[in-house]
Amino acid sequence: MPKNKKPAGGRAQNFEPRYGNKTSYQDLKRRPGQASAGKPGSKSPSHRGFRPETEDAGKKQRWTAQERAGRDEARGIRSHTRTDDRPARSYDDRPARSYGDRPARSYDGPARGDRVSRDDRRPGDGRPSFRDDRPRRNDDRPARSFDRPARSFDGQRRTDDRPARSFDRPARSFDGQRRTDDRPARSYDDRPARSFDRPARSFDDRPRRTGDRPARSYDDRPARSYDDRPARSFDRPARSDDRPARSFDDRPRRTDDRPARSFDRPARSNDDRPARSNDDRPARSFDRPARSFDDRPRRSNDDRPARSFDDRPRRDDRPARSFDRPARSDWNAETKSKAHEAHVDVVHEKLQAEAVQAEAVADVTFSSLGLGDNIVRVLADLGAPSPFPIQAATVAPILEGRDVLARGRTGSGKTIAFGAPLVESTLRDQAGQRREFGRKPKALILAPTRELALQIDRTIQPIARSVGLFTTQIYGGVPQARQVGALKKGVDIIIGTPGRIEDLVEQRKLDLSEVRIVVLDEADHMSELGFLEPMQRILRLVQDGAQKLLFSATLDREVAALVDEFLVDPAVYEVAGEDQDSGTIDHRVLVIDHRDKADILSSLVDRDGKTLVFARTRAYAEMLAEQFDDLGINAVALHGDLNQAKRTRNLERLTSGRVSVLVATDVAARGIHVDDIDLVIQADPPDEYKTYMHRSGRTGRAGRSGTVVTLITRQRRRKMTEMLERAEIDAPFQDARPGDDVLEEIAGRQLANVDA
DNA sequence: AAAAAAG
Repeated sequence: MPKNKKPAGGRAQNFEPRYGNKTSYQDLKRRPGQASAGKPGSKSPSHRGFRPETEDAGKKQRWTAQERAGRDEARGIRSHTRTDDRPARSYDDRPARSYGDRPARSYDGPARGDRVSRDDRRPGDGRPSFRDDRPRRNDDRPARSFDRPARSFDGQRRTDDRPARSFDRPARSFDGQRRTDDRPARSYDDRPARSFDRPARSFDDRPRRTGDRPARSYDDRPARSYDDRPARSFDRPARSDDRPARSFDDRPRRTDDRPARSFDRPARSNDDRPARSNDDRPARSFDRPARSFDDRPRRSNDDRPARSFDDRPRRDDRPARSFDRPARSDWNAETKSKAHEAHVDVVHEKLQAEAVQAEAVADVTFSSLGLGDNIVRVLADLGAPSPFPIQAATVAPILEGRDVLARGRTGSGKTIAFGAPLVESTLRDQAGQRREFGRKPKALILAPTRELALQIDRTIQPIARSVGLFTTQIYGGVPQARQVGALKKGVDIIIGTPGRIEDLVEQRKLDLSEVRIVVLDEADHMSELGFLEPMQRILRLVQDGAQKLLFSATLDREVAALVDEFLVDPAVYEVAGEDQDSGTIDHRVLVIDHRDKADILSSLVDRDGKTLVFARTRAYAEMLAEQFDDLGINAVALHGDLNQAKRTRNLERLTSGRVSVLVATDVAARGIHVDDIDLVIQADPPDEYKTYMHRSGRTGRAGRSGTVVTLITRQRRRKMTEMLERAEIDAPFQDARPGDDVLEEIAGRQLANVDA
């Protein structure tokens, strides 16, 4: 983790004293190590020299060994917070719980200790993070408020439960009896258990349902998990072998079919399918209606073990695939390295889609699309009184139960486009049923980054809650306990990232077998090398015949691997005339000398509006953030070397306006919505045109204007030109050197300049 | 190179 150490030390520079804004970067760079005792910076967050150092230092001192006892509790609270529920509660509970439990729980010590250390380590800072945590916690609070909207829903329940809870706890700690009753069994589950307790507790229902839980969870889980698992795990290996191979083979071949298919789509009505199905999917098209039960089961049973043989007759592709299988791993490795070394910008054929005319849906309402009143009301509250074109296009087919592929340019409202109908149809499926404790999730939304998962939940949760459905986020980088607690309680909709979801499935804490709708946001990205196989594994776990929805601004045939295996006769939509260049974004390319890069970047970033800077590597993102910060420009970084708390916090800092510059890797390229970013700077040009489109899509959202400037060196011009062509974007190239007017202009400082 | 589980 050498990388982590660097930021730890380096980041501290942000808290180092500043000796005036004019100090050169180099000067400041040397100082940090020694100057940690320097004089504090401005206390005003809005001030350039703002330095929350006092807070930092103070915290450290405050945490005596003795007080370490409260640490875990506090940390637990932090995680609650993050997930958004608990701020209020956390304050109430903590004292009681932590002091009450401690003694009794002494045996917990080790486990807790583990958690702590894990927690600390994860931050990526290693040891220092331990201390960093505290400040972080403080910093998180604001973040809480950030999430709070969703929380408001909990509020009620919470109010109810809290008292109850607090009663529980004391009791528990003293008795050990109750605990003995409940726990023994439970504790085994949870070893995780204890940690489970805490989180669970945080869930208000606990007390109430304490009775139910043990029984239920025992009944269901063991049985279920044993049944499924063996089978599943058994299948999986086989499947995983098939799949990759298959997908590989298929793509080329199906590439031929597809276009045809997609053409049919519009006319899809009835004529086409038969025809198509003869070519491609004889079996499938028939099953389709019944697919929910007929098709899939067959697939799942036949395929996995025997698939390679069985399918062949049925599907032309399969046989070939299975033959190739051995080679598949080679292919993977080979492709991977190739893509790596050469940074191949693979251009996948654009999927043919049924183009929705924006005008045609101008007077459509959410109600008329089939959404219920509660949902429509919440949508209005969310700022969507009437549907955007992509929403008007996809809501109805999703409610019909069709598999849907949708392409809508960045910022066009895709989250609601799948989220609202997903909630509606989940609701319909459950109509009349009681929401049982420990019920299994019915819908799953997958995103490539944690931040995106969080953001999606912020949109979906209010919609879901308005009809009495519950969501939870399942993503890595945070303690599992709270997530597991939510699952035990029962959740209807899961929003998360693949890693933690698979992790919990393997731990049998998450059962996807009743999931009837799956959404892949940024689906093309989720079909890329590192994501494809996890996605395939996850998709195999959901209910047979589950509806699949694939969304992305750059939806292309890269998703074929998933579509071919998991989707049945999907409808494909896009909005006519909505390519990326039709928006409100001004694209610029600056051709610079490499040695001027730092200066030029500093100059561009020194401005009033919110600026998002993209760097290719984590280290460079970190370095740039330091560089800007050292110059007195408040900047923070966002990349995978930061622990999740910092990631969340730093993004929130930009959102809230506490900083105006965020330097990020491509973790922030897709989906992240910050309202008023008006300048995106690509410190390193992207390698892929799709990346260009997504990065630039962080500005100019929902009709706003924005500027995207890409810095390249002379040698890069040609490649850049090609990329822009692929992205179908027009951008003037311009030579630039430090001090040039163009920098002022792009930064939006021309007026100031004129005045001067 | 980045992201996604931990460790």
